[in-house]
Amino acid sequence: MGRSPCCDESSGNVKKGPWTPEEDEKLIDYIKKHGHGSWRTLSKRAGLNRCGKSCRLRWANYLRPDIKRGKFTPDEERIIVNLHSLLGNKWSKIASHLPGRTDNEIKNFWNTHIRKKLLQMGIDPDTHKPRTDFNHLINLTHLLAAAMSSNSGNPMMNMNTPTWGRNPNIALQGDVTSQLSQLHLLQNLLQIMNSNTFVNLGNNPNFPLGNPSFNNSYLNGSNILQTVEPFAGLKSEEYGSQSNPTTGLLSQSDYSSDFFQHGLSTNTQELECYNKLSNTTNQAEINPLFPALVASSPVITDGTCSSFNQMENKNSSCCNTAPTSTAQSPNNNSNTIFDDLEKLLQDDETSASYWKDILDLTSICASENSW
DNA sequence: AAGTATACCAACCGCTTTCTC
DNA sequence: CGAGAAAGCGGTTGGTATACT
Repeated sequence: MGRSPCCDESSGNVKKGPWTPEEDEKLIDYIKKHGHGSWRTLSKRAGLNRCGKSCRLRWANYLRPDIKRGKFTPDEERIIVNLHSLLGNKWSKIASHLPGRTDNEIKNFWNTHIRKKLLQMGIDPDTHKPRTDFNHLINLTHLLAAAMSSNSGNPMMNMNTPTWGRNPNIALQGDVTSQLSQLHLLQNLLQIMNSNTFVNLGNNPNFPLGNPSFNNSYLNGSNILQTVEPFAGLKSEEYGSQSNPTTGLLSQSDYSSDFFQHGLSTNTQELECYNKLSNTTNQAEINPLFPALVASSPVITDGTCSSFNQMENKNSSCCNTAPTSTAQSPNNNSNTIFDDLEKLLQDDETSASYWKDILDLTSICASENSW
């Protein structure tokens, strides 16, 4: 069916653009005295040359006395993400669970803040699943490349020299093609590490994804909808059959403020990653999520998972079991990658130690970039 | 200090849904 | 029941503030 415009704009009298304080005052005064009633007639009665729609929006999004202004609290952020995972872009429904917040405000906040943070963390903000592309790793690979080329104090390597370093024992040796292929291998490793970040973060009590519901959802590669509990007060028709209606509030740890406060990757963080490589001898102490890589099969003694343990136990939901001899990873192609890596490490004992350093660095960076 | 890039958010646009007659 | 009006909603735009070079 056809529709007439909500306002007669043909006359050219309808004002657009930002509202002036005088207009705000007129609108507030009128609504205080008479209520808004019909928005279309309100604008004329209030002496405003505005479209009724514009008046409604101005009132609803800005002038309403119960509007809560100011920055979103970590709790509000958590609620928004939780509800978005359940409801999608139903901003008005989300807003109905956040007293004083408007759908427009929440929508803007999502698009300008939360969305970016989730993307930086490797989470698809639309699906709430881990991202399948690895573009977000580009900073990490750049960091590595920079470390390789500029770390003159480290005998590890130097891309500016034909032999990739002053130390003839370095891992990256040979012709340019070989070097590139080794770098490529390293990049592949980074990708795998990143994808395993979600698995390993489950062991970190400070990381909200460590919550069993969240963790399991990523472990299983399933949509978060299937595991995140419904927010209290959410109507059953809003969360549908995918959630457990018998459970109550989400715990604060589901989406802790840390999750967001540390979500952004910055150059400063990357620099710190690099510094840690220089200063740290025992990376496992600093970052239990990514114990130092060793070429031989890792031994599990404390029940915690390491990246590589899990890569070797693709289907293992618990890490208390010894790794199997068949190397597998979440990525089908990683078997080859780890075979390559092992071969590389076996080439030279000394070069292996430098590769370990690099891998430690990438582990730290991967985890730090994920906070 | 000036120019440019980026972030933020109020407001608009157009489609859908609900209400009224 | 159907048509038209009104309200609701979500995507997008554009102006302004801030950061960066």
